[in-house]
Amino acid sequence: MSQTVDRALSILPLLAEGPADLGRVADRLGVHKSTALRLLRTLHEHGLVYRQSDQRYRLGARLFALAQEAVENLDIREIAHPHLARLNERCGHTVHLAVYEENEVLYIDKVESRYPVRMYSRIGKPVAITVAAVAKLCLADLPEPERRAFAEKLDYPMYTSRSTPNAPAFLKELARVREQGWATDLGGHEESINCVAAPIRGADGRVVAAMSVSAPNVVVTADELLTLLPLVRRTADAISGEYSGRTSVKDSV
Amino acid sequence: MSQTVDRALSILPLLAEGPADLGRVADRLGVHKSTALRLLRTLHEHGLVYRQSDQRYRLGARLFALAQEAVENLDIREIAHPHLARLNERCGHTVHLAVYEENEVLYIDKVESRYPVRMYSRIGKPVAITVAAVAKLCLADLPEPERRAFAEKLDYPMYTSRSTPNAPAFLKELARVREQGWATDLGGHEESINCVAAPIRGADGRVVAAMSVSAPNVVVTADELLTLLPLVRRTADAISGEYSGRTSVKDSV
DNA sequence: GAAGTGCGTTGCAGGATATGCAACGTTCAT
DNA sequence: ATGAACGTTGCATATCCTGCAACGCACTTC
Repeated sequence: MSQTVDRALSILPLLAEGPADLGRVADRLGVHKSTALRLLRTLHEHGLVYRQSDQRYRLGARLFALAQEAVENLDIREIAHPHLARLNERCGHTVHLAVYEENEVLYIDKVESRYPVRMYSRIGKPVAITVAAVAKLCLADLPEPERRAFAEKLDYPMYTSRSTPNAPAFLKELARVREQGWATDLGGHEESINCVAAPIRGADGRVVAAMSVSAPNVVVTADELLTLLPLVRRTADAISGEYSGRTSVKDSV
Repeated sequence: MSQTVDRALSILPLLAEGPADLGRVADRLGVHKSTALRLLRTLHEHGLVYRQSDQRYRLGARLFALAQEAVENLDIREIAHPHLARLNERCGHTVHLAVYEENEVLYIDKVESRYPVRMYSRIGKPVAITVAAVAKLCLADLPEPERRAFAEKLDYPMYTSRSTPNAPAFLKELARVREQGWATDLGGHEESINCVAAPIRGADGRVVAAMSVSAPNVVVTADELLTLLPLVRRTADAISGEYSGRTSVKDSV
């Protein structure tokens, strides 16, 4: 591993907390100011860091562009999107697409029905991994030892009284999800929000992504939402088929 | 400037084009495979690149999270958002917020009325700089020599017959925009889309951002859209006032 | 089935390259 | 006017990165 690059990259999460001046960056990195300066300059030339008018540094524009291109190049997302949109048209609720990557599950697409407000704020954001239905599906597919090790390392914040409380409960839930091939989150993240989710599988049968339908229970009860399960599963299967190359676009009902 | 970091960062835009294997990365960088490997490993440890199942590398998840945090920490965006939402409620059209940074103008917020589809796809994306109304406002505020130099360097793609054709025309338009304090894009980017935009200024009077209202002319004609100009300008001024009032967090505590 | 090809990976020696130091230029507050 | 805080520069040292060559592995070819 390269020390110089390592230090330079450590600056990014540091700046993500908010703008910082040279001294602060140098301190946090544990290097001399002149060293930090050269690293920041290099980051700056690549547009990853921006120098605002008060001379402090913050994350730069290129970062957005990169993240943008990255998300647009995900083929699962591209394949899934029309299916998600169609599902949204039929049921009217919010539809999510998420993938597992490097100890995180994150939303990579979303189609929402009513509220345009802050829609972007979730795309690319890690999900609440211990409670989200899509997270359960992705993690349930990990090999057993890895799954266990991972569950042990997690925090289990009690978002609501129905949040997953600890590792054993989580592992038990994952086992059930793995068994039944779908998952729910009934008020585990926000009291009034329920989700049903289904897995999307690659050609080898491994879960490559998961999709969900979410709705507040002022609109539909959890039971009513569950009646959508067959539709959600069919959609997920259609995406799986198309992604793994077996099926073409037509055979979704 | 640090060579090692420079090389490492050059990998990112390369991967943004699509997944690549080690050999390809090494070739494009002009370094030995073993060197590329070590750089990629370091990027990997920081989550900026991901190694997919076929062993090829692509951009990683942390990139999204970083971009996410970065955009959420922009104080202009935070201040402006409620104003944009309110404007959207009143007129029903798409509302954009954009900033100039390092030779690019990019959208940092958007409130859309009807079509939830692919909403995120524009946030963080560079705008069509030669035609977009918000771009004109940002660039018109640059000091004259810089503005001229910049205009000379640009490409002038003819998106439509009404796109800005070349540097002289662009500079002339910028001068007019600067004069009148607002800008339009009447079918310069997409034939049927019109925009009106107004600048947001900091305490020193410099343009720090620009906002616009866009609508397809099947919904409202360009003339009708122009009747919104006073409302747009009032909104922009309100944001300017609030922004320059408590510019940084420290002096408002 | 054996030999060949392409790919990622490892350890190492040499030297390019990053590092910390000390000194200077500014800006701002006292 | 004086001092402090901060960013910036040039430079000598040695650290850390580089390219090489060899290896393991998977997959293709004859």
